[in-house]
Amino acid sequence: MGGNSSRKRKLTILHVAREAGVSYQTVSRVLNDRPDVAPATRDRVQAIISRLGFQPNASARSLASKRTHTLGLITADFSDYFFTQVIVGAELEARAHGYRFMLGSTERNPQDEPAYLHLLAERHVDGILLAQPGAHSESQVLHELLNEGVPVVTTAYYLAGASLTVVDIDNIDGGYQAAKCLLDYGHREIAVITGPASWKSVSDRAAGYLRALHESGIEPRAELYAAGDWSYQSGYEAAQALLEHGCSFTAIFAQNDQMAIGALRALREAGLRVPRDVSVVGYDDIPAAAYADPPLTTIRQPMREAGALAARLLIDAIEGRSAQPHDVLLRTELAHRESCGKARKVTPRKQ
Amino acid sequence: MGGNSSRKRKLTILHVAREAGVSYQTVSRVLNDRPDVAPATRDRVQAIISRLGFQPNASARSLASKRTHTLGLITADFSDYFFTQVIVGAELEARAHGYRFMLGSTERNPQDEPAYLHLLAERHVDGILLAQPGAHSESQVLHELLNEGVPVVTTAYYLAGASLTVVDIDNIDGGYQAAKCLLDYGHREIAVITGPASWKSVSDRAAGYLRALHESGIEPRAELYAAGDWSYQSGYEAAQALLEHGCSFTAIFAQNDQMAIGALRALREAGLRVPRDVSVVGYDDIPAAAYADPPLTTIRQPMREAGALAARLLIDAIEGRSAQPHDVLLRTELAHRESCGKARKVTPRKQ
DNA sequence: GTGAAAGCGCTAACAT
DNA sequence: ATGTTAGCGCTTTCAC
Repeated sequence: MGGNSSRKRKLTILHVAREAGVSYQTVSRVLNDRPDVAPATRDRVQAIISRLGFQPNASARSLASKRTHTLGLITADFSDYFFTQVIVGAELEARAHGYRFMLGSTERNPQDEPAYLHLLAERHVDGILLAQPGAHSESQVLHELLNEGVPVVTTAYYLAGASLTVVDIDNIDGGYQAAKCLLDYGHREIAVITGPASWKSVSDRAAGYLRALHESGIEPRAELYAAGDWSYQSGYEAAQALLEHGCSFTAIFAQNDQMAIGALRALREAGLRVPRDVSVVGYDDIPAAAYADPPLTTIRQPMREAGALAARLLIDAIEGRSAQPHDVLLRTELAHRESCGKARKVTPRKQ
Repeated sequence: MGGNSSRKRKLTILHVAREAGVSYQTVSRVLNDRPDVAPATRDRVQAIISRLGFQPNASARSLASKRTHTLGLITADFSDYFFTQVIVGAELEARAHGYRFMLGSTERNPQDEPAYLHLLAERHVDGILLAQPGAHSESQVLHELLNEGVPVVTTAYYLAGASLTVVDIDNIDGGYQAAKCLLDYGHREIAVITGPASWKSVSDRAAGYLRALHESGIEPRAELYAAGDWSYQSGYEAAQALLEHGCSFTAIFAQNDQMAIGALRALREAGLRVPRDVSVVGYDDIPAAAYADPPLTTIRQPMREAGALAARLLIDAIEGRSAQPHDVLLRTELAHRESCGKARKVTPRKQ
């Protein structure tokens, strides 16, 4: 930047127009990449714009065009690794298309009028990306939005009875891969620590697990199920419950890494060695997974890709491409580390 | 035209005004809480507004008032726990004051014209919250912004030669607490795994550590320093380097939890037990800390509070209160868990 | 205390 | 291909 970097001037398209010797409407056309401008004119205006460092006023554009080039990002949980990665991916993609994100966190006042309603009602955003951990009571509001034709894309968030565009991970296959890995090591008694029952990913991962068992001719056992809430603590407690229950198992499939790491601690405290006594597979491949004790074998999800795709589909919908709501499924892959090993004959137990 | 769905709310202040039997300017006054409206009129208009569910158009307001009630959030790393927590706190606080956040991530194109310049130049935001991990080359741009009087508040981000409003954690005291904890257990040879040298928090935490050593009459030793980059991996490698170097130590103070957990793994692989052979203290109290092996003693930082405070100070500056840039320091506290124990006589070593 | 008039900076029909 | 004429919905003077 030369001497034009100070931003004090209040340039408008009129200044640009005068400088270029055209009317200001022509500048507007150039700004909006309209086809009906002579190449020479376009170049000249373009040159003036960059020489002056002119930036069109976003509010004025929105007011006149009813488009904000802003996307609403609704998420309740920035602490969740999955969602932060999704957001990073989405932000990158959106920026590449000239869109920005506006935060509309719903944390703390679930009973309050949902944030996305406000974002829309104030005509602040052109569409909404829902990166929500689970279905809430506000689903009715969502239904209304959809009925009004408001572009909404979600990641891993399904709504009963609604045809949303959802970008998701193939959790059935992911669950299958997790179980398969364990089965290949000879495990036949594989416990599962699930997430909250209302999540689709929970039932999907369980379904994949069941399919793998079925393929190996193993009958699922209800007592090998323990429910968690995704937190470290819940994985810890679930594993303890599994151990105290006295059921026999030689492996655990935890539906996310946090719970897997919590389970690892419970196993450790019970005097069991991983993977010698019990093998463990997680899900997510969070950064901590590789530094767990032992390093955790887990299912890696393409989170950033999911975010990027969601952003693109949202923008497509806003801009009138791709009318149909539809689901996209992304594949997972196994990250093989040291928490899995050969099954032993005898079932380890706490007492 | 995809979004041509007739949205029922096409209300403007004119509708409200007619309904209330006043001119639309009066409605505007009510909307903006102006004093020069008769209480009765105000109540009547207010009632109509809520009955109609009227929402003023944000773009029109911004265009006319030059205020957006939007804050720019600049961060390069959503994966960083500290910053995500700061953001959550800031978002909550901002919303309570009627402000929203717009994302202006700088990830990926550091050489590109910084995101915050755009946010400002397009008059998208009223002020900027910088939640940046460290000083970048764009500091020159920041200087310009400050010179122009643009409200900017940062968290834990200092800029040489600039008088910024910074909300930070008292890392000197935090480092002191970490070292003191170890010293109280009788440790005299305490290694340090630092973050990147350019970070102020790194030197602050080290300064606190040194002060604690000094109080105990211990001479610091250069060979007990190892540098990391905050990642698990770097903590792992730093601990390995420390061990291979052959210097004697009975404790490690890692300047964040990720590196502490990485170090834990290195220690484990070297056949050392924590805390029997080596004690470890981390910093941050990330969720994984309590589930490390062993559960990690660490320094807890009030991250959300820092975010909330930063947002408030930013809004104060925007609204003309509190002119002076100044620093705020928040206190840390020790989260005592199991990775620290009594120092042993003999120094453990790898070989 | 309230209303009238005048834009904010831009896009969007219409013209030509 | 370019200029003309209207607004977008609101905040602000400024009257009264």
